[in-house]
Amino acid sequence: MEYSDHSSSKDKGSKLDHQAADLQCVRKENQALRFLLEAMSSKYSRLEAHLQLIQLQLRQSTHDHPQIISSTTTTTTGSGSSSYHHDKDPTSNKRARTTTIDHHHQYQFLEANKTSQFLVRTDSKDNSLIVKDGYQWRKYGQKVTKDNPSSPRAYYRCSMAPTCPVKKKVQRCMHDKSVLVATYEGHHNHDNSLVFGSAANNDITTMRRSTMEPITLDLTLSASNASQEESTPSASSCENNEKLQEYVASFTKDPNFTLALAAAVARSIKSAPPALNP
DNA sequence: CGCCTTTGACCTGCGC
DNA sequence: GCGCAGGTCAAAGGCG
Repeated sequence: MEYSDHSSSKDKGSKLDHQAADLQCVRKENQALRFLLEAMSSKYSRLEAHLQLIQLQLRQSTHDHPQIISSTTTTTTGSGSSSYHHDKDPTSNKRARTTTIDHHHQYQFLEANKTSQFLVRTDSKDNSLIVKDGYQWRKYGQKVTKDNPSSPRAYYRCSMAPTCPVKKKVQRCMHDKSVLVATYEGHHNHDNSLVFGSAANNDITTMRRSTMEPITLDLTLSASNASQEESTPSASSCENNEKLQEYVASFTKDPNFTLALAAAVARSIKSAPPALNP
């Protein structure tokens, strides 16, 4: 009996050691994610400032070249030929006067009301129009549109705050039923840590118009990876930090990658245990 | 019971 | 002025 008690205490000790090691791995992972998140936040701020500058320039150029600002993009859904906002007359329609900021990107911004568009890849068998983006939405309407009669467009309002003005339209891509096109209008007037739209089950991907090739990010720093890192001396954490910074620097040079990265970071954070969420 | 979805009706702006 | 199309409203019903 004594022997068994002794062995069980040994087991407990080893279990504790194992748990401590796991905890350390998770802490490392959490630190890395925080670092990435901070980098993303700063990059996002810079991009937003840059965007405002571009919009200002566009407005100024409107006086000289009115057609530029009123031209409607029909580039939205990745295939390059589909027409989510498909206006017969770009200059006259009240609804979708969009301006393309970046031709390699899916984000578009309304001239009057800031609007962003996300492409969400879902299971092609999944017929729901639900985009899990970290916010709560209340559906207030659904409409079959002329452009895409096979899949109705759903209208949502943010229900996290009664006064939140944000609206969302979700419709399946005409050419690729597995892709949802989510259009967000307005700004949330309440707090939510997941701004970019973290996909819990869906993969938010940015897609290159030219190739339709999705860029899917997996930022999971798995435990196996962490355990591999443990084989390296812990004294090299500074070096790892520098490497990490180099990684982040290379990531943040590409705005397209940055936005996709943000979605993946948010997804990764959301899927982490509650104790790890900052 | 509260929240959400569904769905038909209604409203609004635009083109002809 | 009329018709069309997108967007919104609101009653009814479902669900946890």
